[in-house]
Amino acid sequence: MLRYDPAQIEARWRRIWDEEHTWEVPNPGQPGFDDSAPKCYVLEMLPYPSGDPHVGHLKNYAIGDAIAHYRRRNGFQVVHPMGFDAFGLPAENNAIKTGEPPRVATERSIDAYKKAFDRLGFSFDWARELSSHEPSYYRWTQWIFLKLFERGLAYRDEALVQWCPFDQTVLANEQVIDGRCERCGNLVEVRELEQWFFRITDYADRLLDDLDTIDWPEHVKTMQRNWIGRSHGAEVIFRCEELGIEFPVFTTRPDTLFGATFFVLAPEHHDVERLAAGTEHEDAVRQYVNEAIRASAEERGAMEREKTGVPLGRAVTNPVNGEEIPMFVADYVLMEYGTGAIMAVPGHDDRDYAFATAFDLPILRVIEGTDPEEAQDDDGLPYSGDGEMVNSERFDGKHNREAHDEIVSWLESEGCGKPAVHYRLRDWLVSRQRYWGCPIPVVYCETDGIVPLPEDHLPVLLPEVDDYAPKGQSPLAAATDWVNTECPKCGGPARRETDTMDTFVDSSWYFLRYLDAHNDEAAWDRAAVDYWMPVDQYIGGVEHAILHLMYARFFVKALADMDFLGVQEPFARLFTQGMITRDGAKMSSSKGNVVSASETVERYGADTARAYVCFMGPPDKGGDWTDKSVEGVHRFLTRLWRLKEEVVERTSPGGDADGATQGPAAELLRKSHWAIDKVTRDIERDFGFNTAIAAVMELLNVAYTRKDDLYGNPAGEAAVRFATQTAASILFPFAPHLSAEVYEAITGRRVWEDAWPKPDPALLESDVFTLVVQVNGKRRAGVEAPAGASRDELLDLALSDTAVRRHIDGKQVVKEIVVPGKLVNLVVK
RNA sequence: GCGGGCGUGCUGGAAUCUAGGCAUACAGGCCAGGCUUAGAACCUGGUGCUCGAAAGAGCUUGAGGGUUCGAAUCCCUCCGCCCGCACCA
Repeated sequence: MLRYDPAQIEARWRRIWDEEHTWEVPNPGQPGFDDSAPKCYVLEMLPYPSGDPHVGHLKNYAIGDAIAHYRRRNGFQVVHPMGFDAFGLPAENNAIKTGEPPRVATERSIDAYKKAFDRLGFSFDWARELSSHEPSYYRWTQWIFLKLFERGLAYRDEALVQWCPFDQTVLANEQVIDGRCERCGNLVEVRELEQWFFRITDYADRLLDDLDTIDWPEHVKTMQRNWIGRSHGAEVIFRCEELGIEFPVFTTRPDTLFGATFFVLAPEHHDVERLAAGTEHEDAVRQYVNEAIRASAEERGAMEREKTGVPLGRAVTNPVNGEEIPMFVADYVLMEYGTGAIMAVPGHDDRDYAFATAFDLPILRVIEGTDPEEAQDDDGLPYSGDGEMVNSERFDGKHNREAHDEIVSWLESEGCGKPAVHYRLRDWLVSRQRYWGCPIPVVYCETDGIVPLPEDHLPVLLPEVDDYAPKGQSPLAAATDWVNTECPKCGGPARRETDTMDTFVDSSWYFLRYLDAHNDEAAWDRAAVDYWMPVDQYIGGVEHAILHLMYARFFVKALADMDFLGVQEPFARLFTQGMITRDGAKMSSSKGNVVSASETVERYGADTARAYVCFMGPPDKGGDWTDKSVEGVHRFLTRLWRLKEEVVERTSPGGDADGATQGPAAELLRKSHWAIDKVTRDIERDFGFNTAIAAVMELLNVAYTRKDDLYGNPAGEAAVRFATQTAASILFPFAPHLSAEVYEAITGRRVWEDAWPKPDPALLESDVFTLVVQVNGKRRAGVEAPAGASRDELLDLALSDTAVRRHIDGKQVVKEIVVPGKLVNLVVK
């Protein structure tokens, strides 16, 4: 008997798949295209190649590959491409340290990744491979930029932006976590700079509403909803009569307008200086504003912090009652949200209440609270619930919800307010003062200003430079030959844009390029995209819940509006896999607890590594990597191999097991069909890969304990052969090499060319079952009963069991519950 | 603080929490036995807790209560852990 040698088996099947281009799939109109088969686009998130992939990466692709294989064998035409997110900071930071060009380091990493993927035997269609750093790709990234620019969705603007002093670049809001740079963890600073933006806010409503049309995990949708942060309310104008300035504010609670007792501006508000000028508070205000602006977002963000602020010495008029209320500047009001100014209603807002208490300002109740839980002081204020309005003149006595709209209409008729919707979402800042990214295809001309390059000038190639160190502007600025160019409009001298694009731009459309990866004439052919899109199953980590997943949705909607494609959403169904930990901690090289995918494959083979990550637990949950458990899965695969060896040696094909209705042959046959059914349902139902693999283990266990009784008679041998073949067939999505080997040894056929097996319904049902008999809800016996038994028959069976008798004798049966096919419960007194 | 998720043997996890009906499938670990000069590997069996020689009995799904003939599953209260958002007006 030959030993299970994964390295040798896996190499053999890899070579076959590679030489025969087994996983390549044609587009509509190409030779071999099958227009009768339904399509399925399976995609894992584009990897950023860096170092050696670890088992966390492996899990992502193992899940995707299982789905791809499963769909193929269910008659789908599956496209399952792979490529690389090749631009980005790590390669550039490495270049700064070592002087090695980012391209060289990146391409080395890509090779390492491809080798690792190859060794794992994933069924990728490599004919569609792409890398975002190649001109053949980023040419079209630039083309999309131009299209967005034409449509007014890309624009340049001066804005307060987040600046990372370590990486020397601006960041998108999405890349700032708790006031720190997502990449390097340094505190970010706020700077006012001119930058490129994408107008994603134009799509806020659609990005929010269309979440209802896609099958994504609810928590990911919730995160996007929170991020977009739509709130309905009103814009109300407060006027400073003294200076003749109007201050619009946004509020979600116009029903509390009568309770406004003061007014607050953010320190960054442009009118603060003007307002304080000439008052006794001028110096104090200037000092406060300077400090507030210097303080980091993190320091300002802490909610427990005491409220601070300074009076401005001015007042505004409350439009609902003409009352003059004092103005303050305070850092609890954020410039980024709403209008940077608020009406403060301390009676019904926690934050305003805290400020009013600290500054001894009047607190007025305008809604009668009914919920005592809400009370924070003796007055029951602040109260944020609903109730009857008071101290609100003609609205007194109304319910605040009703008054809400009436007040807004009244404000509108008076010209001092209107309904308004505000969003937390900001436009996407896409320019980066870095080298290793996609050049922005724009020049600055002295006469024509900002000039987008014509499409036939693309690609704008990223020039070679010698020095990658950031100096506050992109290293590209040093490439003077490249920077100095001529204006495509007037032919005069012009300078190229030296910023590059955020790498999230690259990954916002790659799933479209896969569908027509070698097209030199266009970013993609519309027919190919119409056929394959949307992605039917997207698989990735939850860490991209906001950034990548929202940007890609925005791109698809914008491109659809320009009629370049016909779908509104890129990813119809999303699966987020859980993180693999080691010793309970996230894997990181600094902790030294990284489990390398290649080393695991080296040791146990690709099939063991792949099957284990699917078996560890529900794939959407995290799990801790344990070497012992890997060995358990390896043992299981070894058993399958040995069974195959034995079956080939000791049985002959051609027997028929279907005749067997009793005994071990029938039992094994039933178990085989049970396993087919179980694995099929588990894969269909929410990625139940762990229980699917467990079912194949059960089948193998039964085959092992029964096999010696089955050798030597045709029905028995046929049953063992069928069980072994079935185990291989349904294990194929998780351990493709071994499955192909075993399946071929028994059937002579290639497992991926055979359809996914279907269970025989007749064999799924047994003619007997174990009737559970309970007395007062406690299980007292299990009795063998015929499958079709009637209520009375079941009752008779239950009542005649000795164990049951023991519990009911001498007592009165007051109720009998019979669930046919399952159980009998006798209630006794 | 708000929103979401979770809590089951020694461990990872099963049991269509989405349809209430045998709690602990499968795997790891541990124990015993077989094979072996010995070990590794492999094979077989056992393994929730308590009492008991056994038959058996009682208890058990974070804690407590409720609904029900019957609850891991549904409802309420509480405890603990994880994730997201967090001065968003």
